[in-house]
Amino acid sequence: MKKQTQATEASINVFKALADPIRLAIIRYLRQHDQALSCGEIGQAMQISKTSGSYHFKILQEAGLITVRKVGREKFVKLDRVTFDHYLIHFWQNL
Amino acid sequence: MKKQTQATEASINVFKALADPIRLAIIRYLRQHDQALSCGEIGQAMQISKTSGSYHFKILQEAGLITVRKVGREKFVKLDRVTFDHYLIHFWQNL
DNA sequence: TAAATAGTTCAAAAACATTTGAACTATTTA
DNA sequence: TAAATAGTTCAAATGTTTTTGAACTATTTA
Repeated sequence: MKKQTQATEASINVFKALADPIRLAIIRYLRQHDQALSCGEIGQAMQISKTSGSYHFKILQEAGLITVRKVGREKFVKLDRVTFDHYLIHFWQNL
Repeated sequence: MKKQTQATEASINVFKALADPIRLAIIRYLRQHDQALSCGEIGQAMQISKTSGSYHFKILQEAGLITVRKVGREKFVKLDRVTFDHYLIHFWQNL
């Protein structure tokens, strides 16, 4: 893979994060519930292992598509609309 | 990978197609030139081999992001805005 | 304090994506 | 018709992503 500008690298991370059925299902689930949810609850709803959940939440977070807040031993996750808007809604402006 | 609905499978193909620096550069190049261009010209501009070009154009085409028209021995390619709009601009509506 | 719960890390395995070069088809030009 | 050009196909090699289970940390509850 070639060397990229910062801007391109960030886009690539966003599109990679969106390019997976589990992660898209997580996004859909968060959208439907319209609030922060714990990783555990989402993982159960997706029927994936804790390890796999941890991996996918990390990818989403590093892409900037979710924000994470730790409360006690749980982590609550919610969609970051700013990132979605930037890379999707305003795709052409930011390409 | 899990079994998916048709709708999800199509989204995945679109986001996978966008999740690559060469393909994003092709899209950017087509955007800048704002017209159908031949695979050869684009491939040269991207400095990739014919084989690699052929591979990337197929991915873009199968995702519906470009349309292709053969003229003589060349293939001309242009962006399909309908697909971009559907999956990016109207992301939330179609999720 | 011990046990339970939520999530992470690690390395190995499995699955998938991309690049490469050679051989190919189709079309145009000399 | 022969040579050149545009693009495709194939299989092998390489690179990247995802899954797995075991061992781990941090926090809460009994």
